[in-house]
Amino acid sequence: MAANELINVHPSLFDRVRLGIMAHLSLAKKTVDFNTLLTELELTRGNLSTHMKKLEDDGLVRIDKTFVDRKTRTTYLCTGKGRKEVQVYLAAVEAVLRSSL
Amino acid sequence: MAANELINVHPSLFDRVRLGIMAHLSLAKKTVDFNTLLTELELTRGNLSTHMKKLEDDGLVRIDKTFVDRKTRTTYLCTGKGRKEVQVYLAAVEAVLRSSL
DNA sequence: CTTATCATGTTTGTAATACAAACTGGTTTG
DNA sequence: CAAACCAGTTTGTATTACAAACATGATAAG
Repeated sequence: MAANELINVHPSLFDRVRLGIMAHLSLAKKTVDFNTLLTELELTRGNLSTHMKKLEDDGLVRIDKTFVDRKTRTTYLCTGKGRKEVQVYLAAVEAVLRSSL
Repeated sequence: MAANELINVHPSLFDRVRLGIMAHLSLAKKTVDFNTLLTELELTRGNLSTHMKKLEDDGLVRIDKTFVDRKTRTTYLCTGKGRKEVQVYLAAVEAVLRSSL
């Protein structure tokens, strides 16, 4: 049953905000900083912060902290695992929805 | 930005179980009964019941109750709106897929 | 120097919700 | 009649998405 391919999808990607974040990072193929994600995805800082922490805990994203002009600068990078899980997600959804056309 | 097409997606479809249900009903193109969904999607009765209620409240599904052999029989049908929202979901995910290649 | 303001995130309190256990209403079996 | 069964529904709980409040340090004002 095609619908059951959904059980292979990483649970963290089954959230619209986190999927948006991962799509963004996966597309960028380079580091993206906190404030860029904040404005492009229109989130509050608290919300973004907790989502990124979860994505890091899951190993989908790597967090890097540096100082720029004496201010903290947090950047994020999609890991190989993260990219793979995004592909799994897309493949599963396509399989499910193609069959329902 | 392709990732933002995700904001058009109906929130109820952003749940793996409900997406599975909608894919199933959309594929069937006819009514599907409670117990069929139960076994095919491997859910508990309580869980399925509440998901179906939510989908009905959102107008994505129509619930119909009849009697067969003096026993209740609940069947579900994908509405036009439901089918449309599944297409919106598909379009958004495809947009994300294309941009991240 | 002291106080205020801004910048960058993090922690915490709350409201929403996914899930299964317990319940309901009715039927069949012993 | 009682016990088991069928078809769902309601309820209690544990998780979690979110924003408000907080923390930390830099710059500006007085």
